[in-house]
Amino acid sequence: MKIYEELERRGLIAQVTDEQEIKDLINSGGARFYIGFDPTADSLHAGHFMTLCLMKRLQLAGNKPIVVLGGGTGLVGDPSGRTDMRAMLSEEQIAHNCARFKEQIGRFIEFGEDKALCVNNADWLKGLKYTELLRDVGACFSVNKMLTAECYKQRMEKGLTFLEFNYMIMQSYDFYYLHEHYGCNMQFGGDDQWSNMLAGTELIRKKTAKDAYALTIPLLTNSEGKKMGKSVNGALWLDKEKTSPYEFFQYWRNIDDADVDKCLKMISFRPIEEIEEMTRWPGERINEKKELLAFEITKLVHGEEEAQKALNAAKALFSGEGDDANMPTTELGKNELGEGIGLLDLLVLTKLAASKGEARRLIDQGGISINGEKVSDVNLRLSEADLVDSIKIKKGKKAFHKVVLK
RNA sequence: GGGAGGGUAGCGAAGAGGCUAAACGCGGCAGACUGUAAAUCUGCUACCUACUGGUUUCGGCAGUUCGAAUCUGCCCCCUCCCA
Repeated sequence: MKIYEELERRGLIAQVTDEQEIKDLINSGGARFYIGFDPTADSLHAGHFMTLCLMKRLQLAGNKPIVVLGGGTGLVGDPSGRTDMRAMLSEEQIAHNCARFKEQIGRFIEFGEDKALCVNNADWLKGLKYTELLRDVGACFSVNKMLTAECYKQRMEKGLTFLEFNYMIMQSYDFYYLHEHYGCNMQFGGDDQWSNMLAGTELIRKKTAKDAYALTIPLLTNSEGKKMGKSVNGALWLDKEKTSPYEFFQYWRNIDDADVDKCLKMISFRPIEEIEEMTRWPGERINEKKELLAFEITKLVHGEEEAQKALNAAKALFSGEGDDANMPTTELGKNELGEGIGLLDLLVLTKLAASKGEARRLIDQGGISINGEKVSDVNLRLSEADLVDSIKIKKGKKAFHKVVLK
């Protein structure tokens, strides 16, 4: 099966500029394509991971990827899909984020001669001269047309600054620049980038009379149409300091039944035939599938060892047996323990509760158990003797924390 | 620059001098039921606390008042209309 067909079967194609041309190009390994990553945070998140997977698939099919770090576009800020203006990041912050991105991407995509290329658009965007750019590129854009683009429409009501309005021009210029300097003939990206990408192909056509192509992948949404990859605390980060492998694993382990097959197809590298076979599994095997999904994705992001640990930890916790080695742990020193510690304070200390008020509520409502026994006494105090053997606190059904004596 | 309307908890949105730590919806947390899912039902959802009470909140600052999210003044920010 050719790569284009595989992408189609996996549900990875949202919009394309010219289906036949693109098909021929990527099936023959002739695409020199770019995907941009704007450094809005100090770690990539699950959404980026989708596009990285796409990059990998295309690379495996013989196409040449160019990773573009948005050191320049990050200075402007993409208004797409947002109802408010992005916080402006300092140049230092952006440079720092770019470095982190590069490191994270490098673990997944191999850079080097003949392999993937990594460039930073700050290198060409920051030196641009205003009037030159206006005459050279600005003249190719119709404001009327830009205003009808989906990415600006939402912002026409709430307000759009001139800074952000220029984002499309920056991104288009990137594509044009890469086309001229690196022979880049294609751009991939999330579906929210469609108007920006189209603008790029048009700029190239106007400036060079040549064709370049664009293909978007669907945003990963759940069965309710909401974006996936967002947890309560914000994004699902790829940095294990920001989202632990266990949390990451649990996110996928707990997705809605209706979303499992889609995620397997879109994100995992399991052969499509195997996944299609799994869609025919009877309903009672759904948990098996979720576990597989969670393991696969965690393995891709954090490596097999971490994935195995996360899987073991989850199994141990939810089947009630064995291994608690990977449970989040708090060490208590004897001196901080003193005359014993109140459970309320301990819950706050372990971050299982945000405040003592919340801790009290959890206990009142029966959400806390210690070593498997439900606690009902709000004023419970734990002494050194209680903690000689480490204790396991469970909050609700899914949150566990171990407390040991130092 | 002129005019109009706004800024209330994580978000949306009521409230227009005391009864308001602030309705309601969403989101979040917990309980019941389950399959670590969904749906449903129940409770909770500023902070501290000896659980009795206390403290700080309604863009900012300064006032009026026994009492202010609510009234006054100045300032900041946003949206719309006109230039």
